[in-house]
Amino acid sequence: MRYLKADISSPLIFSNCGNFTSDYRWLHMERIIDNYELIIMNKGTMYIQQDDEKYELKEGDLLLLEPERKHKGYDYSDKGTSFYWLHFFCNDSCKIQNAFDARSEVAIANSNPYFNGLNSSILIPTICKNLNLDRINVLFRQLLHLSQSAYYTKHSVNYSLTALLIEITEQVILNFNSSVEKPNEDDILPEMLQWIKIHMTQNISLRNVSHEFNFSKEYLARYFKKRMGMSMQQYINYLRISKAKQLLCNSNLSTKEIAHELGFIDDKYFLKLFKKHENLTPKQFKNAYNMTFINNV
DNA sequence: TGATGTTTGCTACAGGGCCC
DNA sequence: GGGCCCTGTAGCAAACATCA
Repeated sequence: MRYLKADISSPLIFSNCGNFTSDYRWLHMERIIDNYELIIMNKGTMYIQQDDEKYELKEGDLLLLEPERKHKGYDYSDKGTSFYWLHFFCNDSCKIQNAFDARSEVAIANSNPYFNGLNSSILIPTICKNLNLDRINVLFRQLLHLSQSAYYTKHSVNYSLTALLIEITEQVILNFNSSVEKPNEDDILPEMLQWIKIHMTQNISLRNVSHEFNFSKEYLARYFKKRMGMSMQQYINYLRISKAKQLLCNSNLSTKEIAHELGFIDDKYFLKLFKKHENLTPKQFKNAYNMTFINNV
């Protein structure tokens, strides 16, 4: 894997972006462009190659295509395949860096007590698997909205683009750090978090989880809070609200339908919870960034 | 006027403190 | 590691507001 290192003392330059959803079996066109293209998969599988390198992209995957290199689809994607695409220009300071150099620079910066986040560079991987799409979805939605708005200053899209790339950089650096930690084989927490994620739409509670993992509910509540810094209920709600934001951004489902999709028996309670977390009602959240550029590459 | 969204108040249960 | 008990809040119901 390689990384695009870019200086963001001033924002990068936005070209255009969109949210593509194929209405039929689809093949990416063959072309060479003069700017970077970032692809973030939402649904389905895309088969694309850059020069001779072939990539099979699935939900949560990111691919950065470089300028002046030939890219084309090498197989058809199914109907309904969906992804965000974004074209941008870099300033002269941008360069492609290998993984060792990128990791070394991050490690040196993190070990410096005087560093304190004062870095003007971002690192975008050329290929990245399993991104956390929660925040990326929201930031991309804002960028889509700004790109279709007649704002007084067009710099708004450049800053919004740069904010999105900073979020991707943060997730990449977090993966650097977590991959260094050696997992404890007796640690039940990862399995528990996975179980909660799978069953979060089934109205689960502390009682269900304690029964599933053979703990008393009192012990499990303390264990979970100690390890995660939040109660299990707070964690479940965080997952549900994150999923709700995705559905509000990427579907035409009503508040009621989204509530039921997430396992809320009462859609009124979902609304109350959403407002508590976001300081906005679901409708206000959806309407805040509703102007998007759909199905166009 | 019906569908959808929002607010408010009540009840059951989760979680923390304390103890064994 | 687990039980008991109290407090805060998640979950639910009803009423009200808004919109097409």
